[in-house]
Amino acid sequence: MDQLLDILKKNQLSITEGRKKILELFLKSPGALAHADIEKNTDASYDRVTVYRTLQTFVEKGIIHNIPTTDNSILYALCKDNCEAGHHHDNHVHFICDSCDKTICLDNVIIPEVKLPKGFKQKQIDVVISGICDECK
Amino acid sequence: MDQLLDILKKNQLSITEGRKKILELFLKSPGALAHADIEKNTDASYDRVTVYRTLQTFVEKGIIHNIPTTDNSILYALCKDNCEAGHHHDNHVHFICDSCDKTICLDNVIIPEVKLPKGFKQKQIDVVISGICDECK
DNA sequence: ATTTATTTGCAACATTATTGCAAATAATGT
DNA sequence: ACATTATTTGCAATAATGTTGCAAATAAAT
Repeated sequence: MDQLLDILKKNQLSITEGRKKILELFLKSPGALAHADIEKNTDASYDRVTVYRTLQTFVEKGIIHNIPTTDNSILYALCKDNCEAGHHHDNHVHFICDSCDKTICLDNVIIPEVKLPKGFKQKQIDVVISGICDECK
Repeated sequence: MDQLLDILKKNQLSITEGRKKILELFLKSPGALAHADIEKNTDASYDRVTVYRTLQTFVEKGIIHNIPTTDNSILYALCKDNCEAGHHHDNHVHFICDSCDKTICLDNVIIPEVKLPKGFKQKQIDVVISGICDECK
């Protein structure tokens, strides 16, 4: 029924106003969100600290994952079903639009295998592509 | 002869102690450097602000580029010859070792082409792989 | 409904980044 | 080599961002 409650319950999290609201933001958002986006979109009704802790909790539970950026910010996006607590498997491409500045998870674009030199062992791979998105073209 | 001066002159930059020292760090380093690394490796002989401005200048001139990270830090690494001012073409893989925490540019590993959905136009691609490097294996 | 566990917000603090401006240094022209 | 001009640096002040402890508020359990 209510997807929000479902996700929170599945992860054994207390149902609170803040968590519901922030999770809702992620469900509604097509792309990724930064801490600042969340503060803005909640009219600062939640303390800065609460937002930090909520995001941290969500990451730990595998509800969201963070996306690499080239500036000093952290972007978060919803994980798909195949993410479990502590183990993120988001092997999809992240796209940053130079025009509208949004970050989008391209869930359908699969990252090809990369052959590493001898001695290197891969655990995680992140692919970030920037350019113009389909809405700004 | 002196690679340092050569690079600075090519980019029409004044030759200063700080720029020489910081550029030298990059030339010596096998991997990427964060702001904090630079402060540490110069014994804080340069003001924090100077380091920020030097890095910014180097990025603008295409001497270094920044590498995406999932924490809120910025990593910088030397650009190869095919980088011009404002146009970075570092189509190689960046490797972050979970053990020694170093970031290494794998210049020989070429990034395979990724097919994007309709409407998306690629300008830049960054691939960051984490795991265990060849020295820590 | 009461107790217990968890979460929130405040305050204080720590770290990281940015800006203006005067002093110091580098480049330029003679 | 020296004076002039342009650039760069460091300091100070400020802003932005992230962290921690603790009491009050809220949610969950009995």
